[in-house]
Amino acid sequence: MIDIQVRKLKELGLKITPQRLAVLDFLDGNTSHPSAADIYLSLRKEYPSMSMATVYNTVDVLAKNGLLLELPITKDRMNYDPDTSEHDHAFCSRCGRIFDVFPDGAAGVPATRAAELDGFRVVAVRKVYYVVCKDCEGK
Amino acid sequence: MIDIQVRKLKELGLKITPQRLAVLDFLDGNTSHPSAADIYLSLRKEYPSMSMATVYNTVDVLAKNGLLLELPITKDRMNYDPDTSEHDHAFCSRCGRIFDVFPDGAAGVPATRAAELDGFRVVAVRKVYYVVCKDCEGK
DNA sequence: GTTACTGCAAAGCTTTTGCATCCCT
DNA sequence: AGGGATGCAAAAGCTTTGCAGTAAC
Repeated sequence: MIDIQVRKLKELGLKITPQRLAVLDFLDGNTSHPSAADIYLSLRKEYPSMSMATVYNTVDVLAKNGLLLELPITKDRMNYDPDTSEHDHAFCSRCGRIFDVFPDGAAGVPATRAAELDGFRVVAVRKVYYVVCKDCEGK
Repeated sequence: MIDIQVRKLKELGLKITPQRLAVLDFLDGNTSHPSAADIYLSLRKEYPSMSMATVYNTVDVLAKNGLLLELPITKDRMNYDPDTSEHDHAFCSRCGRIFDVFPDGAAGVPATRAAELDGFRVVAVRKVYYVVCKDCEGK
């Protein structure tokens, strides 16, 4: 799983460092949509020398190369999603959690339509539902 | 146009101050999707005493009461849209401009569907297209 | 007269930058 | 050996907060 991303980074002439592997490993299969600080704090235990600058450098590199999605959801911070398949997100303003929302077939806008918009070249699309989740609705 | 918003603020027990009126007047019909700094810099001329704190206070009040949309598009800043009708946005990463994208009938997800999502209560929806606009595509 | 709002300054956070050192290739 | 990556610290932005004074109602 990570091998594919490592291969792609190598193809791009980017170096494979322990720090980058650690970030990739942390993100692999992670559906919590962590922020840079979340990543940093989690890796700090295993890699005490890890710095925020390296986390930012790594997520930027991954995002620029399509291996990671950047999710601008609130004004507080950026969140990241290693799942680059076409899907949306739901953000609960009460608990702050971010949920994946996968299109149920007919509802999604076809990718072909999104590729051209008012004559603009579409590079990416983000759709966010601001919700109150089940857990929070019950108080 | 502004009268409707003033009325709503009054109904909510909020005070109508010259600063709030100035912000409302600036935003009325404004399709540039300004940031807080944009609003501040524009009003500074006419209202030299205006402060950023007041701009933030005002846009927060307006957004909380549904008179203004908050657009989290980049990690740089929040942008605001006085047009609260159902529509999306396109952000050009080259020039930084934000364009309105109105649904062309069939394409939009019906509001009724958005009101319930995986059992979550949907409060708002934001869809952003990250694009390269016509002007920038031509270099 | 109350209560909320304003404005200023300071603080808080996230993110970026500069630079010397390090290490992947 | 070379060039990118790391890590530290400082800086830069945006946004928030505290508080005294002020103005709307």
